Amino acid sequence: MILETKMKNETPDDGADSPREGRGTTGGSVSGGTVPVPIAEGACEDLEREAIEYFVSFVQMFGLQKSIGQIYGLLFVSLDSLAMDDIILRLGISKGSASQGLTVLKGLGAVTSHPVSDDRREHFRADLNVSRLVTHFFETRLQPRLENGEARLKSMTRLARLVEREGKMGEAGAVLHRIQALEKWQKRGRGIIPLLLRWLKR
Amino acid sequence: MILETKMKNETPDDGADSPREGRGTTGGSVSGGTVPVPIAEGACEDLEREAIEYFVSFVQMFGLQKSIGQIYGLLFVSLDSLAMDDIILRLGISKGSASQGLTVLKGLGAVTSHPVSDDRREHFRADLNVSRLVTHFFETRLQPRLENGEARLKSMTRLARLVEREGKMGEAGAVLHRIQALEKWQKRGRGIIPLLLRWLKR
DNA sequence: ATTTTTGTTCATTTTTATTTGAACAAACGG
DNA sequence: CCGTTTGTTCAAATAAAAATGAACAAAAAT
Repeated sequence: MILETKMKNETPDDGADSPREGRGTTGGSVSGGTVPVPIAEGACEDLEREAIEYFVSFVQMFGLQKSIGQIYGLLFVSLDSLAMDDIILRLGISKGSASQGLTVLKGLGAVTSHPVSDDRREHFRADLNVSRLVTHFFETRLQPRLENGEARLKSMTRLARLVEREGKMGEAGAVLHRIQALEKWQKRGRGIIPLLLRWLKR
Repeated sequence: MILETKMKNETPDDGADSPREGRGTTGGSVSGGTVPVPIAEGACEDLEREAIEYFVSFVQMFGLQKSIGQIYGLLFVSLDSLAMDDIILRLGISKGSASQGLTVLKGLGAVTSHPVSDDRREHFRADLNVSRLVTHFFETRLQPRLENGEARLKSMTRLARLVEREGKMGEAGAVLHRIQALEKWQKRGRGIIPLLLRWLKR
């Protein structure tokens, strides 16, 4: 039985946490040897770590969870495709997170799956076009809210007219006016989204 | 002493929660009378509720908390300025949330403070220019992350070159290439922010 | 047909973010 | 000066979001 020092989610206190690796093994896919790589080994790991942190920060900007950024970051700097096991091992995340994260990323088209000969497992590779992550943000976070807002504004206008007609409130017209100003902003907001999306696509 | 039914944060299960008001009193500022308003009283309350929900959804889109949306929404439909007490009462939020929320909103310039004769308390009014909330999002959420990302990309480039030189990894040049692609995106991202900000300001 | 490998699901746990309210400070009024 | 009103702060409570891992299903391999 192994003296396992289970590590949970780490990041006990430092800002951004480091990807994990059992310790000795350099990762399942590239070189499986036991050779203790002499120098610049650190640079390679550092690069991986930085890329992961970069994407964690990036995806969080758009409301995706950390684990998704980690996975995408790892795949982004991995020249060869990785299996879920590799990802779990290298990042030290759970099977659940890996599975769910990959599902999302596949759904976004940010990650693609490839067959690898002599290996039954699904292998993943990052689609280098980062814009998919951003597009997803626009489509799932902004658009729906803006649409919902539009509906609500209609309702508010109706109510304001009602209140105005009733003569309640000193100057109900003023409220109506405010709501109309809001509509202007709403329209502006909706107008800019397709613009941004187009801009993202080249 | 009042039979107070303290209500915590409500929203026990329904989607968006309703603003609060003791029950009988129609709110301190408009008409303080005890007249049981006959009709369309509901419309007025509905309008307030909808406006609050609208802004809660709106600010959450930009990573601000619900209470801030509630406060701004309430002020947005209130023709007369409100004191913190009024806000606490109408929304059913705590003193702490109200104070902190107002501080943030004042900081954004989304809410302004006015003296009211015969009342020592600070009175607030919404600045109707909604763009402040959005601008804040860009400046506090996007900009810093993009800047941080830029720094990190520099570091990654350096590391990639190091790895490349060491000859570790089959084609380290490929990684370098990826990072450069990333830099292109990063530049694009940074380029669009000032554009958006300008667009917001008319 | 049975075991093993691979991957998904989801109830529970952990972590993070937000809210609360009591303690405190500052300004006011007498 | 003192009691009161008004507003802020921050440790603790609560709520919300994300990660975990064991149970499960599906597809090979034996």
